[in-house]
Amino acid sequence: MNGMNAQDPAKHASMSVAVDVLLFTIEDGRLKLLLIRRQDDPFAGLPALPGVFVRPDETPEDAAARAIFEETGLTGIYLEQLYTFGAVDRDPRMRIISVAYMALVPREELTFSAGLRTSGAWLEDADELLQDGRPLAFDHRQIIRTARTRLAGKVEYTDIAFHLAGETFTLPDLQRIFEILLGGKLYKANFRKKMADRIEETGGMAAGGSHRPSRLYRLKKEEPCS
Amino acid sequence: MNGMNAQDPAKHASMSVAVDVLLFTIEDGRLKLLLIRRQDDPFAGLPALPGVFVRPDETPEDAAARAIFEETGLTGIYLEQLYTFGAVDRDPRMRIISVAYMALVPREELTFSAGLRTSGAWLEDADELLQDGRPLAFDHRQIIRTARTRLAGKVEYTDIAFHLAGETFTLPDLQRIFEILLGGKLYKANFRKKMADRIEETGGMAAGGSHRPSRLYRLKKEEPCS
DNA sequence: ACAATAGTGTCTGTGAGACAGTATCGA
DNA sequence: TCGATACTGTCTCACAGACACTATTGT
Repeated sequence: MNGMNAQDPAKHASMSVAVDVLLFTIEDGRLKLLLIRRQDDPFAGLPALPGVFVRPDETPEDAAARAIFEETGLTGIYLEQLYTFGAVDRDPRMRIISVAYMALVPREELTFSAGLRTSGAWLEDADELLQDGRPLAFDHRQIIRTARTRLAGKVEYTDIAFHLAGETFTLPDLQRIFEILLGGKLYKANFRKKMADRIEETGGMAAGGSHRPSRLYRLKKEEPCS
Repeated sequence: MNGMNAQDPAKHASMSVAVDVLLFTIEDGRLKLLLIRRQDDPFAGLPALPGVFVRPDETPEDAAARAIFEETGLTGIYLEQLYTFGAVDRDPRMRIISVAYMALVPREELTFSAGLRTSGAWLEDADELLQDGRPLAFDHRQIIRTARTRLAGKVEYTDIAFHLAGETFTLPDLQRIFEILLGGKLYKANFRKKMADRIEETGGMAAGGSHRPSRLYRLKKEEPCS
């Protein structure tokens, strides 16, 4: 790609390009991550992130979506490129560059009856995973740590948290999601004020417990209205 | 990298992995980007970002550093992974995945007498480059746009701007850098208050024009002191 | 009536934005 | 003394944090 030092790419040693997917969801008040068990030899038997090799006719993002579909049967969920990991020895077999993607999905869309049926994938608490000295395949522990940090950082100034909620949600639920991602408690009144201009009421109410029901909201699409 | 669908990577079509480097600096009150002229055929003659193919024994970050060294003779400058571009047709010859890196360097460290001597690289105004319909090789226009946006975004909550200043700097100079990256004027008094806890005086003064000289500062390393 | 959670009004401190002023250099 | 730029004090307003209060459901 260089002028002075340009060479025919065909003359270069090629390498395999893979994608690893970090599919996050929220369940039981915790941030969970989809893991699979490796069948084949490097790190066989260990938990790992789902991943596939990028095919010649697809983009890395396509490959990430395919990996998600193969494990869960889901399509069209939120995907965001995380980082590209390229340590020389990250795969003991050969040189592999991996582009990591984060996927965020509301728990209710993850139906274990469909795609998870055969894949054998499961959800695990992301933060516990990082605290334990739990063995993971490849450099996946580092990848997860990178993703967890990014997630916490981007909550403040982006809409990522909303991808973990459904199309409509209650403010108490949304607050719980923010608290989980940030790792601390928030004050109800202030949180609601901060959210006020980003959401709009649907008119519906959430059924549920033996207490006052909460209103349903949806994310407001910010039309720059000036 | 997948459990159920794991395959021997050797059986997969490999692809070339390249890095492209966006070396930014500030000159004459503008944000400038290092460009080269392509010699070889796809897009020969067009301006392009410096880049190299990733060798089997180096990381993408190593490759980016090498690309910078080959064009400028510089080592040890600030590097940050930007994004990985993998459109299927981004190189007409063959499939190439490119990991883009941003490099930030103070103008005074870029000596055109040394490395730039033979390389034929030059600096160009980054914002003008994006406004003009100027032809650029490959998808480099999109890469530059991505970098410009990221740069503006990260000024607010990181220390990147300081990498464009030297080891020591004056507050007026630092303010100019922030203004260039953000694309707007800032108020002197407020800017200084915001910077106050991130910088410390060196004791030195900047020589210069026929007016009051300004104090020199350096970036304070935040020791979490609680 | 009570438990439990949803939702609101308001005080306070911090910090950004805006402006007006003072300080220090060379000529 | 003057032009030019460095640097500072302070007012205002918006907003985050913190707390106390009211509202509405099921039992």
